[in-house]
This record gives sequence, structure tokens and C-alpha cells, in this order.
Amino acid sequence: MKHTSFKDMNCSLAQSLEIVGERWSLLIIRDTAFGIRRFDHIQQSLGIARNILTQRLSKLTNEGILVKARGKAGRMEYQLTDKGWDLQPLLLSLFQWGEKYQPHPEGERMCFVDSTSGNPIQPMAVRSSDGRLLKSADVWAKRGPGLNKEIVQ
Amino acid sequence: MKHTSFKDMNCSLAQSLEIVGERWSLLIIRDTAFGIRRFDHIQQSLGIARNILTQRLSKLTNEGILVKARGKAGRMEYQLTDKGWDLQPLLLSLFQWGEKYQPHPEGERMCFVDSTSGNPIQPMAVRSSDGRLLKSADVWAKRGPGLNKEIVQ
DNA sequence: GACTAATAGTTGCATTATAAAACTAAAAGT
DNA sequence: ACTTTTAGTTTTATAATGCAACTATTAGTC
Repeated sequence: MKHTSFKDMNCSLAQSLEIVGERWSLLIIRDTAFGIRRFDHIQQSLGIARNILTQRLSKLTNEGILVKARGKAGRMEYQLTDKGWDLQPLLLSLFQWGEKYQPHPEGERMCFVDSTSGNPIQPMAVRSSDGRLLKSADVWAKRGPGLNKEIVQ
Repeated sequence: MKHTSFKDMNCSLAQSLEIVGERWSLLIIRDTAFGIRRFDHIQQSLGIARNILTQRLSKLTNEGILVKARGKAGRMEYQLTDKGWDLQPLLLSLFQWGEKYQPHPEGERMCFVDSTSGNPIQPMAVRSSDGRLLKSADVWAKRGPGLNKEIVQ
């Protein structure tokens, strides 16, 4: 392997990146979330090589992020599981950061809204247990039982 | 390995991934956020090859996520900029997802707390403008002026 | 029911990013 | 003046990526 595995790192971030932290994975997950669920459609949407797409889809399926199933049209499609949908905060954080720092000259590319009211959602942010918005400097990391070393953010 | 660039994709997610969506980048950003800021320290912390680390650090510096500066000890160090700290929601989303789906047998690896109260922060979640927690199915994507095609999440 | 087209991949080969190790120049410490 | 640490660079190999062509299965049409 020319890629070093992150599996031995005892860090939940590294564990997540081992599964989802690869060039195409989150774009595939984005497509399935947007309703692009069939092999050829994803391939055309992303311009990804077909063999690489095969590899990524089977990895995401093995990890329980996608399930392969026969869709309404009778064709196979890849659907997000609950585990996959749980990546939504991550996806939206990436969308919003990209929109903030690499904006399109003509304005916002996509706007995410609450389906009931139609109003835009709030920016992804860190909140205290009593609901206050926290600045990055106000978030500290404490070791838990699964870890040994003391770390401070 | 050749890599297709995401820069031509008119998608803020793809733009973000072009900068930050690479195996090591977010781990480097994690380290700098945790106070591991010097070349050798990052290299030992991650086990990353030195030439790759050089490449990543200069990319992250060129993108304005890190700045290279002389630290208190007189040594060079890489510090997060505001743009870099704005990735915190993304990092915490990844941490929490990894903790949920790849937990450590002995319990939570890290606990992020509000520095003033010491209480754990809330799980990263999507909220409507009036503060309600939204389920993934309740979030819709609308095209903005920077985009042409209609997409629904 | 045979023929055609679309779908969902697989195979083989060329390219290049990654990795590992050894090497180097500059600064810091003694 | 000497050694050590730091922050990289250089060199070589290997494996992941990308591309194009090919294949097997399913769906639609006459």
C-alpha cells in the first residue's frame, strides 16, 4: 500500500477520514443526497473514472453508508443509509466554508432551506449545552476514557 | 496516481474538497488546532512522510489556512488563520461522526467542552432560522444566482 | 421471440502522487 | 569550535489513479 492507513490512529477524526476522507467519496455522497443514485449518472455527474467509481461505491456500501437496491425505475441505485445521512452536518459545513471563502462571482451557488418554512438554515456552528454560540477559542478538548494523552484545543 | 482537479466543478463542496479534502490536510489542521505546530512535531504525530508534509504545509499556507511564523521558542511554527479556525464545525462534525460509528471499546476518545462552563458542547446539527433542529429530510437545496441547474436534496 | 440499446460494470495499460530513506543547510545549544 | 536540533530536499520504488476499450446483463422495441 502506498497510502498509509489511519486505522491505527486512536482518533475519531482519523477514523472518519479513513472512510470518508478521500477525494471522491463526499462528492458521491453529495450526489446520492441530491437524488443522483445510478452508476452512470454519478459517473457523468462527477467525471470520475468508472473503475474508481466501482471501488468507491463498494467501499461506501461495505461501510454501511450506501445500500445498493433496485429503484422505482427497475434499475439499481445507491441509496444513503441513516449512517450516510448523518454526514449532513459535515457536508453542510463544507458547503458553507466553500461558499464563504471560494464564492462564485455571481453570488451564492446553493441555498439550503428548511422545507417547512422555506427559510435558509442557520450557518453550521458550535453551541454550548445551554445554546450559546461558541467561538473556536472557547472550545476545549478533554481526554475521554478511550484516550490516554492530554490534549487542549 | 494522477488526480483530476475539482476546480472546474461549480460547487462549493467541490471547491472546499479541492483545498481540504485530501488524506492528510485535515489531520494537519487538527494538529495545529491542538497546539502541535512545528514541522518535526507534526511529522512525528502523524507519521507522514517529510516531503509530503512539506507539500501539504505549503499548500495550506498558500490557501491562507495556515501561516508560518516564528513562535515563542524561536522556532518556526504553523498557526491557524481565521480561515483555518472556520473549519472547526467541519472538524467537530467529523469527530462526532467517527465517535458515533467507530467508537473506542473503552469509551469516548475526546470530549469537547465549553471553556467557560466545562460542559460538553452540543452535537453538530442543522437548525432552522428560528432554531428548530432539522432532520436531514427537512433540508432542501435551492439554486442560487451562482448556479444554473435545479437540485433538490 | 429476436434484435437493439442501455446499463453496470471489468480489464489492461500509462501516468503520477505517495512513501521511505538518506542526505543537507541553517540555526541553536554547549 | 563543536555537536545537536530543526526544517526541510533529493532520490528511488511502488501503488493508486485515470483512460479507453471491452463485456455481461437487463430492458425496451418490432
